[in-house]
Amino acid sequence: MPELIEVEMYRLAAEPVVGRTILRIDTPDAWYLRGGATPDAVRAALDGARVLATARHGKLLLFPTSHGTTLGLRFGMTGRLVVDGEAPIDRLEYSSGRVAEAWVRFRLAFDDGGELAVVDPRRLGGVELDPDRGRLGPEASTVTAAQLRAVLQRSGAPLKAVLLDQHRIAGLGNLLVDETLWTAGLDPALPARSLDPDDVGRLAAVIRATVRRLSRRGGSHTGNLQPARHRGALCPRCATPLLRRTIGGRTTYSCPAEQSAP
DNA sequence: CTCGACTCCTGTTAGC
DNA sequence: TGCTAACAGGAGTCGA
Repeated sequence: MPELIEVEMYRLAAEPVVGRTILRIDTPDAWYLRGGATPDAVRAALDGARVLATARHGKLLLFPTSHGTTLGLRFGMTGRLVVDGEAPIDRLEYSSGRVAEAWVRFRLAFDDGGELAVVDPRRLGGVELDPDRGRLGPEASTVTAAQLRAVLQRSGAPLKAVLLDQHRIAGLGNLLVDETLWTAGLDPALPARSLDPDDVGRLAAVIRATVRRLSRRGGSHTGNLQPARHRGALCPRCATPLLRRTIGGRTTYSCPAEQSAP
């Protein structure tokens, strides 16, 4: 599913639309508009606007425009971006590889004949005008030990729940968090503030390294733990049966032998 | 404020 | 073969 890595791939794929002028806005699914936006409001804000740049904060993809409005796209679990007919990711984990017209939730047509579309079968993503970036935590791909310490110290929630919370640290999803904690040897259920400063420093480094490594490999689903994220699987390192739990509301796999217990 | 439970959504897949 | 029910997770809301 789209985590920071996939959204960055979308951002790169969308770079060609910078400088183009928006001629038409299709909002076939009004339900997909978030933050109280309506099809009319989106049209009024974007019609005739030029795309000034692309940006990304965590899983949020941003397009500032010449009208002063910034278009924000979220992809949920199954959202894909299609730019000029090309999809940078042809198949997402847990979703279909097809591009059905009925799944197009949002589309921009540009002055040069190109277009940008969001295709999202399960409708968990969304389109928002001027999304509030201030509510997002620091970017996960560059998170520092100091930033992570500040975030973890404030919470007694399970470590994994905090890492998944976009308001505290932005960009990590279920797969990246499981891979990161498995790599770092930390139990996802540990109370966040129970980590000592050494653990926090090490975890920050593992987060950054994991994002880099899986980006090179091509996605959040390319981790070493990923092949074992199913019932009855064994730890790929030590062959201990993995624990399967729900933590932070998400299916969580961890190795009871290698990831220190709470 | 924090935190967990609940809810939204629907294609895919496992199982009968 | 055809059907049903469980499953997947990003993110908002609500109550304690």
